[in-house]
Amino acid sequence: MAGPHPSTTDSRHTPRGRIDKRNAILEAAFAVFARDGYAKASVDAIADAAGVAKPTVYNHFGGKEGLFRQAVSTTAERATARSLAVVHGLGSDVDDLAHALREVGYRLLLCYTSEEAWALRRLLHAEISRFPDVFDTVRGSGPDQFSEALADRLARLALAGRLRLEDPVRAAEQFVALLTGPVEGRSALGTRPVSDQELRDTVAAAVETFTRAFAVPRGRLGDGPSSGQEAAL
Amino acid sequence: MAGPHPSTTDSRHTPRGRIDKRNAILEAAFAVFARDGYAKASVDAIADAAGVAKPTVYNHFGGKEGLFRQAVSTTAERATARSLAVVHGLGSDVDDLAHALREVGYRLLLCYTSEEAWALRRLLHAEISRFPDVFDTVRGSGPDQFSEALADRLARLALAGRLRLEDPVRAAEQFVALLTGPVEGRSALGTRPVSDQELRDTVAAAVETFTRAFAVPRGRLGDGPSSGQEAAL
DNA sequence: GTCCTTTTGAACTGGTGAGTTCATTCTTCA
DNA sequence: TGAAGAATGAACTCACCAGTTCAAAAGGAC
Repeated sequence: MAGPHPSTTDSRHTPRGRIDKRNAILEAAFAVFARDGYAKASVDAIADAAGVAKPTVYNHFGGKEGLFRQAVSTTAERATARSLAVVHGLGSDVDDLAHALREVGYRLLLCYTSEEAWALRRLLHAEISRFPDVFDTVRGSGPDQFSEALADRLARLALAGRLRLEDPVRAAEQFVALLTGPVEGRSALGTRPVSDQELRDTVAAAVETFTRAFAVPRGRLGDGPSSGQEAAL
Repeated sequence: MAGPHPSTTDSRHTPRGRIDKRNAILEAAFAVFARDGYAKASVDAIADAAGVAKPTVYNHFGGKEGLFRQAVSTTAERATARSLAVVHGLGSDVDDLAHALREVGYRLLLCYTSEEAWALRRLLHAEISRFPDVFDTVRGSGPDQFSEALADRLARLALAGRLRLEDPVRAAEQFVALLTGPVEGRSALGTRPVSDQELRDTVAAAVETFTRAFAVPRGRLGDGPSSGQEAAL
C-alpha cells in the first residue's frame, strides 16, 4: 500500500521473502475471514494459518481492517479476471449461437459457483454495511467491468444479426440473472454442493429462455445475416 | 416455543405483558442483528433497544443463539407471507397477461427490495455457515413455498393457454431471477436506494423477456384459448 | 390484602481478542 | 563476515461481552 517499496522490481529494497509472506497472509486471511466472518476471525488465527507471527501481520497491513480490505480486494480481482476471460471467449462469428451461449454460460456458472466466489459473496453481503467502500472497490473494477464486457459481446452479436436487442446492458444483466438466479436457491447460498448435471440443466434452461427472447431465427443453412436486421442498429 | 404456555388463549397463565415484551425483544433483536451482525451485536444493546432488562431476554430465549434463531425466523415468515399474498393475486383469467405480470412483478420487487428483506438476506448470507439450520427453517416455509406457489400460478396460466411451459418451477425461478437479478447489482446489495422508475423499468424488461420466451401469442381480440395447446398438459 | 410470577438493576465472572512492546533471531546482500 | 532490515515469540494492556446471580420491585389473579 503505502509501504517503502518502490513499484519497480528493485532487488535491493524488496526482499523476496516479504512478498511470499504477504501473499501467504492475504490467502490465509481470506480463508479465515470466509470461514468465521469478520468479527469472529482473529488476527492470531490468521497469523497461525499463514505460518507467520502476529506482528508481521501488523507490519504489512496495519491492522485487521486493512488486512480485510486487501484480502477481499485481491480475491475479488482474481475472481473478476476469471469471469472476464470467459466472456472474452464469446466471439460474434459463432456458428451455433445457442451452443456458444451454453458454453460461455456453463463456464460463467463454474466461476460463479466456485467455493471462492461463494465465500466472497457471503463476505460482501455480511460486511457491506460496515465496509461499504470494499464493495465499491470490488465493483469499481469488478462486475461492472464484467457486465460491460458481456454487454459488448452481446452488442456484437446483435450487429452480426444474431440477436435482437434494444439494450445490451439490460440483456447482459438478464443473461447472468437467468444463469445464477436459479442456482442461488438450490445450493443454499453455496453451502450445499450442486451437481454438474443440475448446473448444465440450469444453463440449458437459461440459454433456451434467452434465445427464445432475443435470438434472430436463422434462415435454413444460411450462415450469413440475411434479414438486414442488423442495419437497424 | 416450548415454554409453559398453552397455545390456547388462556388468560390465567399468559400474562398480557409477556407477549408484548417478547415481541419487543424480537423486533429489537432483528434490528440490532441486522445493523451489527451476529458476532458484534451485544445482548445488552438488544435489551436496551427493546426497553427491557437483560435477564428478561435470557428468560424468554435462553441466550443469544436462540434469540437470533427466533428473530430471524419470525421476520422471515412475515416476509414470506407478504410475497405469498402477492403471488396469490395472480389469477389465470387475466385479460392483459403482460400487464398482470408487470403488476405482480412490481409488487414482488417491492417486497424484495424492502429494507427488511435486504437485512434478512444479508444476515442469512453472513451467518449461514454458523447457522445452517436457520436457512433451512426459512426455506422450509419460505421461498420454497413461495416458488411452488408461483409455479402453480404459472401452470394455471399454461393450462389456460396463455403460456407455453415445459417446467413451471423452472419458469418461476427464471421469472424471479429476471426480476431480482438486475436489481441486486444496481442497489449495491440494498445499501443504495433504487428509484421507483428503475424498479419499474426492471420489471418491464423482465416481463418483456419472459413473455417473449413463454407467452402464447393471442389471436386478435379472441379471449378464449384457441390453439388447443393446453390439451398437451 | 395476599400469593405467585415476572421483571428489574446491578454487580460479578470468565473468556476472548485487538493491538503493542521488545529483546532475540533470521535473512539478505555487500 | 558484518551490517541492516525483517520476522519472531512471548508477554502484556485494555476493552468488550456472554451469561449468571440475587435481592428488591411490579403486577396481575383471587
